[in-house]
Amino acid sequence: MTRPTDAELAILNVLWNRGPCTVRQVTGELNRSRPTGYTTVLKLMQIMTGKKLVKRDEQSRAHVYRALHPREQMQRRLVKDLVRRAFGGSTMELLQQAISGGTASANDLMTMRRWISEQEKKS
Amino acid sequence: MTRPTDAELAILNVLWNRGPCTVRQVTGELNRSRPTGYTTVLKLMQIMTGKKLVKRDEQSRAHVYRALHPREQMQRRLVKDLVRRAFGGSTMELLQQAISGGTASANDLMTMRRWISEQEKKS
DNA sequence: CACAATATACGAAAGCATTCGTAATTATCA
DNA sequence: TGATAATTACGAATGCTTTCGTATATTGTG
Repeated sequence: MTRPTDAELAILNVLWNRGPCTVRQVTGELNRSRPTGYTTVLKLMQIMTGKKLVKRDEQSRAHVYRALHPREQMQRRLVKDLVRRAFGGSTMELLQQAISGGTASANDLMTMRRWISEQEKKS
Repeated sequence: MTRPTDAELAILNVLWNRGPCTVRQVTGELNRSRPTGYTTVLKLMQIMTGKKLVKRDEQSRAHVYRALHPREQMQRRLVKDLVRRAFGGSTMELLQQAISGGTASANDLMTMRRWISEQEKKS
């Protein structure tokens, strides 16, 4: 399966944040940051239905769309894809950059320690 | 500045790995994984020159191209971009997924601990 | 009922990414 | 020197993304 495009991902974010939405609701939300015409959003969501990125409920007159995959799953897919394309497939290289890159605060580093501990417990 | 496309990133990877290359060298390397015709690669690299992704040295008959930005800088840019588009701008959310996702081995987790310690020493 | 508002469907245009063919140029060497 | 090989330049086709206009259908309201 292929990555969602930028516009598609923006729409998925709305659906993940707000739950199932009509085209009008998504348009309203998108327009807070990215001005987009109503029929543009409609068309995109129709395409996304075809791609099985969203599912639509046609019960009410204004169809209600929901994201077909959970946000975390898509995030994992996108990270994996980026790791493959830009980090030679090594997730550890990405992590090293994030940790050693200097952008993490002392607090962030502590939080990461905790995550690591929790992860170690799991095995 | 805009993200490099998939094909462009594949070419950049070759240049980062092998250092400055001619079109023929890049084509040869690309063809280990992604069959691409010679003139296709040439055209892409010409476009990348226009986009200032690579710089070309026209001294020799076969022009020599090099990546204009270091790999780490581009990686940081791509991660930042993904974080913005798919993680609501929170790098920590991406990290949590990468750490808690369950793909890291016990060894990996130890290595991360070491990176964190080293990073903490720096402050 | 008739009209305005709102919805979906769909075609099409514009722009970009990717691909390749062909022409023109330059070097090699028999 | 003259044929061959290798290189660059460039146009163009194809397909995808994003955008919007318009036609058509449906709902609600005076």
